[in-house]
Amino acid sequence: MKKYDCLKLENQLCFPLYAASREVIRKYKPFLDEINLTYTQYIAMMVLWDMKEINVKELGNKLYLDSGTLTPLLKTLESKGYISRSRSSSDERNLMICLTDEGSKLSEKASLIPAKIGKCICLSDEEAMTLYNILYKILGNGEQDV
Amino acid sequence: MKKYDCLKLENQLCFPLYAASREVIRKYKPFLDEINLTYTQYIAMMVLWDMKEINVKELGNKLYLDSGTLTPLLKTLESKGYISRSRSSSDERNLMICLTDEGSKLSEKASLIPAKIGKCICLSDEEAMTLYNILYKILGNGEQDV
DNA sequence: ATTAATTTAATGGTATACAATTAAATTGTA
DNA sequence: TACAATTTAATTGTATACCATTAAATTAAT
Repeated sequence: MKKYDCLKLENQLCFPLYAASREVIRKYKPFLDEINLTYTQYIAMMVLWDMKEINVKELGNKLYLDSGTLTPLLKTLESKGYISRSRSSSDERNLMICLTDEGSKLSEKASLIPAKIGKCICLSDEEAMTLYNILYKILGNGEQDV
Repeated sequence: MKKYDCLKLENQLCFPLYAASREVIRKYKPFLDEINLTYTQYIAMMVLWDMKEINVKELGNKLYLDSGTLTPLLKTLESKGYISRSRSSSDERNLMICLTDEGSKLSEKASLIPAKIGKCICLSDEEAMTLYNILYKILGNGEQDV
């Protein structure tokens, strides 16, 4: 291995990580278009479908995003009628995000998307599980079972 | 598995892919700051350190990026003095990107970065290779050896 | 109890991403 | 040779990402 080989694109691990992430998100687009969500909006809605209510800070922790990204995104979701934003009465610093009925209903259509994406990605179950575990190792959460 | 379990964040494969990609890029930041490059600028420079000269289309193919992203990025790299941009004389549609001396010299410092990142990521060689192969499978280029 | 420190969202600024359109150059074709 | 089709970058518009700062609310410390 020569001195500058470590700078070749094909010897990087981060580059295919970055590229694959964007390629997979690209595959979501036609399905997400049908429910009027971007990918980032979709994962935010995922947290809400699971939790019903959460503040911006906690949502950011789950998505690895800060308020600089989330504030405008949540305003957009509000304008689409999928969520409501209101200050917590017990601590006015916290902005509580809640699903609207329409936002809640959206999970019906959304629940069909993962299977459609699965068909696009073409990994074996074992590869998918291996990938999942390595990614969470990178994320510093240790190994997690699927 | 209940009907809506497929919508839980922890059951997604794309989400940790997206999150890990951003987390790793975040780890690059302090090192890239030292050579005044963003991550996207860095991978563009990587192609140039390898190829010396390339047009925007080919660069986009390698990085999975289009001219909408690359045009402003390359103008920035030009303003930093790392590359030059000039139309090909044989086909004026093509914008040829070349390294300047300063851009070429930058590889000296950049060549120290991959090892530093490797220490931050904490994957075994086997995990890294497995990840690499799965990512390129997702990218549709089949298996490649590291 | 006041004040200092901390926490939380919002804001402002820079840099991507990416779809859709445009404009110029080149190539293919009748 | 004209003219249509294609190719290549640039442009426009929307939506992230993320850093740094700000402002308001709360908590901690004296």
